[in-house]
Amino acid sequence: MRLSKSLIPTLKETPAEAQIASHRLMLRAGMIRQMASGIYAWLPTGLRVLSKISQIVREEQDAIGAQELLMPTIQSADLWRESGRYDAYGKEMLRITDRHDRELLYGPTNEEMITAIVRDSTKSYRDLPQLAYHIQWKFRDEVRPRFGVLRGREFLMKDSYSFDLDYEGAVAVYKKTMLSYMRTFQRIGITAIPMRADTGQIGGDLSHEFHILAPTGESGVFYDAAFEAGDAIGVTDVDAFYDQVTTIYAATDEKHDTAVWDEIPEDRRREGRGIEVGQIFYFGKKYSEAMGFAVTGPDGQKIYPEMGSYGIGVSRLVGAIIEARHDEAGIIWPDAVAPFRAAILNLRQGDAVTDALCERLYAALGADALYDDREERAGAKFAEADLMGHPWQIIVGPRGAANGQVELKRRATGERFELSVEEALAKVQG
RNA sequence: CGGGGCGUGGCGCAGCCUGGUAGCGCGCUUGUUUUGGGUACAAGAGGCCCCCGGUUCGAAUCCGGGCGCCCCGACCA
Repeated sequence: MRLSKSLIPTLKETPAEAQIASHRLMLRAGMIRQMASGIYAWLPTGLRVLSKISQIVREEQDAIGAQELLMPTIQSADLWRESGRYDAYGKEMLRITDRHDRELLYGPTNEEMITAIVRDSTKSYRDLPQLAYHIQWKFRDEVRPRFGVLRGREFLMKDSYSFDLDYEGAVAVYKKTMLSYMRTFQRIGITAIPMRADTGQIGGDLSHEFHILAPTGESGVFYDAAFEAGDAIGVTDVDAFYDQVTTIYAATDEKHDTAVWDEIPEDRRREGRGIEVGQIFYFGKKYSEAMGFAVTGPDGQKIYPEMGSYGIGVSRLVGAIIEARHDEAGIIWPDAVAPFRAAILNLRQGDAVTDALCERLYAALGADALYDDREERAGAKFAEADLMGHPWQIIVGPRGAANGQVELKRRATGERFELSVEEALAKVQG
């Protein structure tokens, strides 16, 4: 993308409403604009990040056999009356009526809907288990939206739902999902820690929250340093991984147990702050029974499926990643989710040599590069590249360009390399 | 939902107390300048002062009502 022609409205000064780092930086980097309290438009760079995160989430869901589908955002009130949650959910649910005065709602979650869909299309125990997910916009009418995208009212979430014949099956999916989540966060490039959690609105008796470590996190977290060295990607034994991950100590301040804490060797104790970016639940037959969903078993008896639901806050992750990775100058994107892998900074726009060199780099890098081809001072280009946080900056100035050299800067470390075009490309693409 | 604050060009703000019809910085446009860390000078463009009503000869300013947004707390993917 050529910056001179892009809709990337960066801001030199911070809008008054933004208090927290990720909110400030997302506005200043031109990723989002607020359209109403807790409701944001995602501009091109913001959307690119959202899409990259979604894609990683999608790949990891597919890898555990979850099937992607897409349910509507608007749901019928009647559906929620079946589970009894229409009255239970309270003011967080946005309720609307259509022209015929039919009661509808903008979905805050989809347990009822997926249960109805699976109920109406599976009749035999042979049709189970089922595991399905979608990545879809949700709406929860928060009393007090804040922190930008971290607590918006409209947010993008990956939610998946499982239906199993028995408890063992349900717990197996739960464990598999736990592993897939740890892989997902690791691939994104952040440390996430699973912690035992309450089940809240969803109900049930087994649940974990996933927290990203960030100094500005909303909850205090206590954990064993073993999490920092954890590797989920190479894991093949799901059960062993689950046992290991759930026995290492980790708790939010609400559930912190000082007795257990004191038994952990002192050099492994870590205290920090966390942002919740996901939660998984096993809740048994809560919805299948309430909504009359049973399949016929091998012996002709009804079996009410054991269910679970699993969420990752995709839009919240964008803010959470920034909270975890930024400095004075701006965002520091992990390679995997950066809107652009590299920025090409033309320090002398209009100079035949630097222009030609930049065009060559841009042609080689394609869509994953942002070419700063504006008529701007070098300083402005540096400042904006740091703000937007591209993992690599390829700096093309008249000094080096004359002998085919460019400067490559790594945003995360500040390292700089004087390289030939080929070497720079190899490094960026490698 | 309790408490506090704010609403004035795209962004950040001043002006309001002590009514006289709007100003500063940044950004934007044009020219010159500068050319490796948000350059300097000059000339421009751009405002229903959140909305409605009231007081007044006259309202951004005072009064009433409404709407929007932010912060703290309780609540939450």
